[in-house]
Amino acid sequence: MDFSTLNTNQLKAVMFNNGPALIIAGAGSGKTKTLVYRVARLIDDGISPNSILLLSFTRKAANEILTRASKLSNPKCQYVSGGTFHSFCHSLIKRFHHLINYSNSFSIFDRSESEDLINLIRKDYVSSTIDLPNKSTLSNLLSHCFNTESSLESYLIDNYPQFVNAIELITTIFNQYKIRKMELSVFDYDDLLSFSKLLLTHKEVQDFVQNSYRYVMIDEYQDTNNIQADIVSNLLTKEQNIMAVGDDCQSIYSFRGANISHILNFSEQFKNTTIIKLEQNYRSVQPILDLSNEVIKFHSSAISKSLYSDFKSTQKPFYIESKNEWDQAKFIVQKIQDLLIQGTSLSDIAVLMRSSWHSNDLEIELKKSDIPFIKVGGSKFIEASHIKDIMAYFKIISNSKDIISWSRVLMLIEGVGPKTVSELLNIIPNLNNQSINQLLNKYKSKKFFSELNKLFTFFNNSIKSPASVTELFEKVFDLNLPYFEKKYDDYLKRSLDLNNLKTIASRYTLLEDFITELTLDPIDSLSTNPNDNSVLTLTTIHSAKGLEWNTVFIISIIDGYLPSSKSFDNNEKEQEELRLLYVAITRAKLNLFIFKPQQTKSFSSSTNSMTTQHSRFLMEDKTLNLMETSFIEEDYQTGLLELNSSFETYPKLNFDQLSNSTKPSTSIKYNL
DNA sequence: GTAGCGGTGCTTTTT
DNA sequence: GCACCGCTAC
Ligand SMILES: Nc1ncnc2c1ncn2[C@@H]1O[C@H](COP(=O)(O)OP(=O)(O)OP(=O)(O)O)[C@@H](O)[C@H]1O
Repeated sequence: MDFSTLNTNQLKAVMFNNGPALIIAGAGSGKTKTLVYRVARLIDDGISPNSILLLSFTRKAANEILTRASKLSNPKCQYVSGGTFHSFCHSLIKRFHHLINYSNSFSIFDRSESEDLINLIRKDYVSSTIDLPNKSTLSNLLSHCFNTESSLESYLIDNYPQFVNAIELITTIFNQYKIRKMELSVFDYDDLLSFSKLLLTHKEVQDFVQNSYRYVMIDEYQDTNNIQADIVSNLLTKEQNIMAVGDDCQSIYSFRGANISHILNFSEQFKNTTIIKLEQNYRSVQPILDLSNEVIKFHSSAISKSLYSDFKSTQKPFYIESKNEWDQAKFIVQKIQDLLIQGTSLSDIAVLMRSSWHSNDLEIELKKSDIPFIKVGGSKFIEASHIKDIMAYFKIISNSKDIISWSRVLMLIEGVGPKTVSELLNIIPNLNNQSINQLLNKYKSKKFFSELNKLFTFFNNSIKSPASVTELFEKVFDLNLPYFEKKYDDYLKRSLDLNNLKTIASRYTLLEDFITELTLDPIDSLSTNPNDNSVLTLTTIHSAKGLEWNTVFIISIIDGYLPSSKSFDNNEKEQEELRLLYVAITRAKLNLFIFKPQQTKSFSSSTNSMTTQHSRFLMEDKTLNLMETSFIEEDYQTGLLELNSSFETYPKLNFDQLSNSTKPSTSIKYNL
């Protein structure tokens, strides 16, 4: 193997053998690269791939590390066990389900299914005297308390005082929910963690994992929560071969319990820890790092380390104000077209945002200009109503007790509403051949009988005689088609998605794998034009974690968006928003553009706009001086948008500097 | 009991 | 843009 592209400390980490190690380092310092090399090096030294466990924050990230390691040394790297905490926990439960009294045919509820089950239970407890939180708040409450290991009461008092008097009802609903999940053979995301934690208290399970995995590696350790950290510590053999990699400045998942104490107290938890620090950034040009260094100085706890790089540039990051989000969108499209003319590939460009919907206007402009893009973060492909419809059929076949999927499918039938569904759901979890006939007899006289009969016959046959996933897809598609066309006015547009789902389904031989993989690793959304191999990336900052692009546009940086208004009056949350900005800035290698529209629409439908304020993180002169500030204006002769220095709030820039960098066709020069 | 209409109210981040 | 609620007509 060739280690010449590693620096001294990276090499030290790559060559590290036994015992606990913590690699703590700033953005772009090569943490992920180090993991890639360590995997490759271990395999090269003859360690069996089965004895290495690599946990990362998405399956894609884990697979990418293994693919890169394979190319570096030995294709065997592909066989290293890699995945997310949740996917690892799923495999553990798959193997040891009997120890926790679950059958083998359990299923996993995603957030929306779990909300639906909670809602079903909630309906029994709505009263005229006490107000209950809605299903999504209930689900958030439950998950928050689980992941942060905090008490419901204190969380309610601080965040939802209006529901404090409903605490007993809420607790009852949660208990019912737990019972119902067991009856239905279902786990939600949090259950995967909690049952795994429980399983690891069994000697049998402990022996199994400890005999299986000698080396455990975890990427992005700053975003690990207490339960996950607990699971990790129970995986290790006596040698304690754990290598955790992380950056406390980039902790952005505290809303699901992640906390940096696991990094900070690592060497207390694991005696004889070797700490390796990586200092140099190999990603960004220095002016971008100057900005990120300045921004993170506002972090209240002293976690900042100063990033430096050998990549010089005279170009400061841009801070660009626009009239509104539409101008922001049009300018970005124009800028991208310029970059394309200069030979840039779309895959080297990304647009980052705090919340997924911030790119609504931009998406419209991109479509107008035929610029292909993928959207990462926000609502997922499988969350679309018409996709959930189809998946519900599959889920019933895979776990016939799944009443949430039953309910979804039954509601498709014309003439069947909540009352009929609820009647049917009482019987469905314990169906057998006899009771099916009894059940159907009851509805013989109804108009919808033939439809109901058709569905039950289909499910009965499909459960008995398994077909290939592709075959099954065809059948489900045909069965669902009349409902689909009736339910959605825009079914033509939506049928493209069904085709895509079919392609995805055809990659699987086992129905169960198809369903669980989509649940554990939800596909974000598909490219607007899947045939283009080079597409622009639109992503939430959260989903941009660990990634990098030559050119990065960060859009709609206004107070209330970043930091999100939900973080106001809460220092902890506000600090996390600051770290988000830090993560966003440090994704850029060469060009960074930060946008601030002066007006935003309050709602996408509404016509009234609101005047915006500068993000509180980008207010200080010291910060602003590290950027090139300007304003987007339209040239009435050419119709092109151009940057201008007519700023009122901010110091004007010197004119030479501006005219050089603002004309859309002028390329930016770097001294790399 | 169900379907469909219009009005209202609100949008973080993810496995 | 979308989910949720209440109302009304079948
Ligand atoms: N020693 C090195 N020499 C040259 N380039 C390097 C070196 N180490 C890392 N790089 C490059 O620096 C970039 C950032 O590396 P990497 O993604 O591994 O950083 P990271 O620490 O994981 O970043 P983040 O904290 O943002 O996830 C990559 O393009 C990588 O190839």
